[in-house]
Amino acid sequence: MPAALIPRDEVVRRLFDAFRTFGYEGATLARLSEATGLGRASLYHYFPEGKDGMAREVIALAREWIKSNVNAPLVNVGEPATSRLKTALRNVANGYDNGRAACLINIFGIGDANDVVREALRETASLYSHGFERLLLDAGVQKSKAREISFDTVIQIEGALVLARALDDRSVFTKRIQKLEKQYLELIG
Amino acid sequence: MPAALIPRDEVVRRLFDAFRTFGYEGATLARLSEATGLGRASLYHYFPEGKDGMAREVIALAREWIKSNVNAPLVNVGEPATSRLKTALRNVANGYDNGRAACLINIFGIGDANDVVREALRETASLYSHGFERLLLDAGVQKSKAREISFDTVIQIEGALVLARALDDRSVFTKRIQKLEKQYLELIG
DNA sequence: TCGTCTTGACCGAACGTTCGATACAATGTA
DNA sequence: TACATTGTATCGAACGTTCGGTCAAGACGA
Repeated sequence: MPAALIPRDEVVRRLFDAFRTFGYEGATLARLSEATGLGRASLYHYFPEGKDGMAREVIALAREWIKSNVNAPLVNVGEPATSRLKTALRNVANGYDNGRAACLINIFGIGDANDVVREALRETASLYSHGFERLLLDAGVQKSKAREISFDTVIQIEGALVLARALDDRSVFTKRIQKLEKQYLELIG
Repeated sequence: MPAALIPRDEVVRRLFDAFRTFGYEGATLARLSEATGLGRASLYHYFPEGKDGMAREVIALAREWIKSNVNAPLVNVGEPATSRLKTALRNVANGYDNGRAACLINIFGIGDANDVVREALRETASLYSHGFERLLLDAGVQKSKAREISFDTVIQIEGALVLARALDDRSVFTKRIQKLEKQYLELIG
């Protein structure tokens, strides 16, 4: 299994998938090894700080994903607000595999994570809502209202993911995304 | 440590707290033992089916909690709809310790639970929204709308819990409960 | 040959689970 | 009343397995 064939970014992406599927405690080294195709020891070559280091890099990947797939489209001033919103929500739906995949912001919030992870989690969650807030501000929505709605957006995304998983019904998630789009279009359309 | 002093119900309640705090994988026998004051072996006297059996009883407790603390108040036809709603939402806030405690519907939805747990989870989540749906139907809201709003309610509760934990800010949850109350009062007030 | 990468054996600790023994109150028997 | 029996609750110790993590040695491309 020549690991040089899979670039480091791809390794982190596979770790990301494993963590969001099994949770932090459930993502054992055996599973992380299987998910990446790398031996346990090889993983420690790439991530000398072990499982914790992998988790940190995975969170960093999540943050970058939000930046480029959610926030960047939302603040892309070259486009009209409505299409910016649609692009972002489409990316959100795809990013969670239409409700099949969990969100790291939820996953890593369970149990007792260390301080570094907790802080990264807080930043990432905050970042998430800021993108939507910016869009609303651009569209002329007043500050406090924009803040409230953007928080509400992330709450609905996270909540829909939880309920879709519990009910084993992905449409709970996809329908909620559609409803979010409608709500936004009423505001900024 | 004479365990006869703590009734079985109390043991299950403490297990409930441990599971929702640490997650299924994170709730090790050592932690469950510490949470209950019972030795590991003693836990197997009460729960011959082990950790899995404990999880099932804990989910059953959650279901009973929803029935008596959320659904029962919501369908209490002796009271006006508005006070029914207020009672239920107050109980919800208390039940999650104002956003400090996680929801089992989320916790047990992570990782690969067995079929029995998955089914219990689905029933419990479904039960949760049904209470709110009933209230709305009683207040004259039409069927499809009631269904949509009741789903939305559970989504908001779950999402707010996730975000409050990630941001380490309980007010995210309590404010959302207040907002839910306001939304309902506009509908049924 | 040098440095990067992989491998498989290995570590101590913790995992979920089981076991045998014990303490004790309730019940049966004389 | 006296003693044996039974059933419940608890414990410490240990089971085999897996955990996260380490190590020395070798494979392989530059």
